[in-house]
Amino acid sequence: MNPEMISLHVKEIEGVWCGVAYEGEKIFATAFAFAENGVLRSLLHAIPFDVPFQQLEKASSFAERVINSIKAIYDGKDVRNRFSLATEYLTDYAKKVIEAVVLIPVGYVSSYGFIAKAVGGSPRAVGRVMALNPFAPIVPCHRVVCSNFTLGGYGGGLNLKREILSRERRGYSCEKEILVEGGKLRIFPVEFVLRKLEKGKC
DNA sequence: GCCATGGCTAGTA
DNA sequence: CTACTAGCCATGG
Repeated sequence: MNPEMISLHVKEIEGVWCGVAYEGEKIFATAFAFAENGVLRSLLHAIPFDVPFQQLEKASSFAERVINSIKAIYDGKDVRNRFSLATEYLTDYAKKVIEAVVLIPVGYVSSYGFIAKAVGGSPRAVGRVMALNPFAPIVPCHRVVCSNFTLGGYGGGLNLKREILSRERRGYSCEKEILVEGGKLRIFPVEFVLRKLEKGKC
């Protein structure tokens, strides 16, 4: 069932631009970046072409809650708000990857390759799905990095990826396995990534 | 240890 | 079908 009209809400909170495309209580896309343009571009890219959209002066309370959650995620908080996401526009493979990625908890990361091992496909295919993820950072693609614990890519810019990950530090030290649909996914303390970044700086 | 290169890979537009 | 990738691994300097 296609939406009648998608509304956009974009707002800056403490230097971070957060945005949501929604209808009623359903999210069609979320985005965030250090610039307003980037947010709008991501949102517009994600919504279906044949649906009209509008940018309202006054956002719904639902949109406000989503925006606040995005900012909370940026701040490294463990946000468990379960919003309804319009995943019906994704391919079956993208759905599988995204279902696995949402299970990576705060304080941990996994890699493109390990996700491919868990759900099938190849590391590059997982990277492709992450690049097209319409629901950043609610679907925490920032927790997916390269197998050697370098950052990999990020649509909102690598600075943004670095910033969130540094806020998600929880002091864990051991890798773990979590169960996802299709298999077991190896996850690693975000410290592995942060340590490598600091070494490069000195 | 780091960086560059090439082969391999599978999903997307 | 083709031409892309937010990758990975082995190798060599």
